[in-house]
Amino acid sequence: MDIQFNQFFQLLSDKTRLRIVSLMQQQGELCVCELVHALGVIQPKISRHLAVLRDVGVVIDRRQGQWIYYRLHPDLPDWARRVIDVTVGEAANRKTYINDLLVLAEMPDRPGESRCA
Amino acid sequence: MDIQFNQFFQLLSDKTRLRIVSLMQQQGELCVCELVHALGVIQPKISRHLAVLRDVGVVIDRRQGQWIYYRLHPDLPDWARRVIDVTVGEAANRKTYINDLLVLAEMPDRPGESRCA
DNA sequence: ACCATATATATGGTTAGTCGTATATTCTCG
DNA sequence: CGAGAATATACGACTAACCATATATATGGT
Repeated sequence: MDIQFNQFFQLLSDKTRLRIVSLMQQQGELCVCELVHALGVIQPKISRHLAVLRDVGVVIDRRQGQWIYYRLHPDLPDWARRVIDVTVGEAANRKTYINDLLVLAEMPDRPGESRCA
Repeated sequence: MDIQFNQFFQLLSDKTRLRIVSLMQQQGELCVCELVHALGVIQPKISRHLAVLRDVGVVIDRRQGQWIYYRLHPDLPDWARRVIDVTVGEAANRKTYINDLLVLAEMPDRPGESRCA
């Protein structure tokens, strides 16, 4: 997999996508409805941004029943992963991103909740 | 100085700006004509991109005689500096960026050449 | 087979980014 | 002060990005 610098940074230049990537880096796999809830953003908008991220290879999706789970691409180039790590590290201090995590944590009836098995 | 994530990444989403930032990270201060030469890009385009970088606070300029030197802002936030470092580290393997350095090194009559003092 | 839920895509409008060309500004030197 | 070099900005055109709304697709349950 090969990602161009400018293409990659263009992805991170959108607030919504940054919040998505940040959440995923911290939470691993998330389904669309979890992102919709956590960010408080309408579903088509989330889906569109996920599609963009997927097309470039930054995330991959996996269907499980009615839900589609997305996560950061496991084979992300090292430099890209590091850029994300640095960014999310800093984001941990910022209101918006802190809040997204909180709202997600408080989401009722999260699918896959029974993951606890 | 405070830079928003998305704003910062938007800057890095342009190839020309990436090449500028990369060169500066490796070479320190550069004047406009050096960038014009190294990248092989017309002057107004370089100037415009430099202005954008300056407005956001990623670079600062300094006039010295007829030349204006630009360099990465010394007070760049830590995360931003790290993102640049990671990126430039990877860029060191890529043709375009390697070539920019080469062409710059071979530039005749570089201003400030007499820096050797 | 039908309905509800989850997700994706299409459409049209609006804004933001980029570009090349042309022109203005600022300096140096004579 | 005038000419030339270095740099900046203005302008109009073009393209890409983003958005909300509406609609399509896929899945699970009854």
